[in-house]
Amino acid sequence: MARPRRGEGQHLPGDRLPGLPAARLIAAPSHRPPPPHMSDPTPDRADLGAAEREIVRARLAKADALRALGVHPYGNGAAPRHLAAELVARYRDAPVEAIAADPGDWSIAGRVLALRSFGKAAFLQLEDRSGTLQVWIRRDRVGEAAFEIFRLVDVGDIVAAEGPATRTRAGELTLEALRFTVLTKAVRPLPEKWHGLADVEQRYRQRYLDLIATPGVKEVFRRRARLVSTLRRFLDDRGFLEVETPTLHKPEEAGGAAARPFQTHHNALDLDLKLRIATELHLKRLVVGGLDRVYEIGRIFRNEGIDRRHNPEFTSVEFYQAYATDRDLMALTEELLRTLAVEVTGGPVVTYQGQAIDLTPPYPRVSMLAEGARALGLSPEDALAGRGLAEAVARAAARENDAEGAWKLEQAARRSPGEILAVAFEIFGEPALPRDRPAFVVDFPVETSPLSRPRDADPRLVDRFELFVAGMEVANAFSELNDPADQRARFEAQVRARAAGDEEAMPYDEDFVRALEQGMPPTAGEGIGIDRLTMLLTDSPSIRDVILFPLLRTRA
RNA sequence: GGGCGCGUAGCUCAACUGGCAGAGCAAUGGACUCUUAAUCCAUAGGUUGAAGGUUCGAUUCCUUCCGCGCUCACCA
Repeated sequence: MARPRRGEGQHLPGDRLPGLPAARLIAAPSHRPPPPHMSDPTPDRADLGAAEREIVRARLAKADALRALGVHPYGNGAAPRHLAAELVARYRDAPVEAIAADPGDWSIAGRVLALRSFGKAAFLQLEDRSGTLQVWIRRDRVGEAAFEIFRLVDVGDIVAAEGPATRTRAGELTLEALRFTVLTKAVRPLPEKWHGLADVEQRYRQRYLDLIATPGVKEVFRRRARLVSTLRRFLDDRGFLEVETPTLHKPEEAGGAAARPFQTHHNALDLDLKLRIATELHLKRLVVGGLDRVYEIGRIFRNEGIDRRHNPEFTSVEFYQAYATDRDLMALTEELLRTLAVEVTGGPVVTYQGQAIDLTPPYPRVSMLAEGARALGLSPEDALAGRGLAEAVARAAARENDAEGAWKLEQAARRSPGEILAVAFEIFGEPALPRDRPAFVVDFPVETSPLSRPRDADPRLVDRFELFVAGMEVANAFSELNDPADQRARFEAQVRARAAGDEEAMPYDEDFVRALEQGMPPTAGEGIGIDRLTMLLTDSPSIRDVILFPLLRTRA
């Protein structure tokens, strides 16, 4: 059994490791000679301005003063017995007299977020992983020695306090310290307490400061964790097996999506490798192998631009279900989104950037074929057959006000009917999707989907859907192509496209075709962007707000 | 990569048309045993992102560079 680490898991009052005495949170001041003063590890401090250098110097001096008092400014081995939230849960709205009848002996530790001092008494706002609690320290209650230690405390330090609960005159639940010590001395100051960190760049580069100083940031990442664990439970409950496949792909394996990969290299094998752009081809190999329901939650890398909706590395879940079709996955997706919204936000209606979005099923279906053709003034049949398509695109481009849209249409005019329809839908159809609920886009042309099974009723289309929420593509799913001959032909078309300059065309993965030749059961698969789903469920405007350490340019 | 915007004390922001770089918080010293952005007195803190140019004089105007944000393209 793994040894629990302090500060992790459910630390209950009285929890101990077997056979070990409980570490005392607050040791009596030591009478041993103070440990030697540590020199400043970065004496030049070139990254600091003069004012901050002065602050650091003063705090280092306080660390030394703590040593002189027998307190190790970076001590360890002490664990608090309680959490701030446990006091709150115990007393709730109890009046002073009720608390006084059973004040308890509480033991908490955490970071000092605010300090209001009165000379011989003070209030500290302490934050631990459960929340915040006020600690009241009074010289005549805590004692002279502990009060001397307190005098060396700065905002930002990690401290420990023990004592009874009470309620102040202002009505705030408070721990009145009978014992007090410093556990960790912070030598750098925190951001300004009222405005916090407004510099977005610094928030991303120094996420630890952001987590301390910006309200709501911790909650975003708690919600993200809850989303992932709920997703995992949802799939586990339906018989899916969680697997892990390689992130390092040989050049011929790096397919499964239209994207450019990152290049890397293995030295010992002298082998050029690429970071995966999708998990699709390996997961389908596993379906061939008899793992009929598999999923992988993992990092995907795409060598593309960065904006509000894109980070070069992001987290996807892909899952594959044998003996299912895209219709089955639509139903599953609707149920999944409703479940995630309820578990993460408390209800099926979420608000994203001021827009209420109801995730209650069912979601409307919007036909890429019908809407794309309609935008071009053609019947779906004429559009698919390419009849009058070139003229229609030229007309649409001419009346398109947006120069970029017109340019895209003109570029698309040289491509296949299916690709033209997809572009027409992107320009004219996507902006018209409903805003107050998700929508499935269906009826994709086969040319846009090199891994999808052709529709039996019309092989120019595939049984595929994309789920759009709040203008973002959140999911992409289809009935999988399991005809090896067809897959071989699709790969060959991709190779031709690449030769013609399409850098995002997939390589020919011969082993994947070989796997299909062993027979893959009829299967449907889906990929969902975890980051975008998290944006939606945390009302975050940028993908960088839901990735702890988003990629930024190196500081000059 | 293109367009727009931003960069001033540790943090949040001022500084009119080019004319002595300021405030609050944080910090340091002092007063204060019920505070909630505590309060009061005092002190200290600056290569105005970098380099160059125009000017008697540049935080301010110009050029280039660096970084970030928004946006467009690429993309999920």
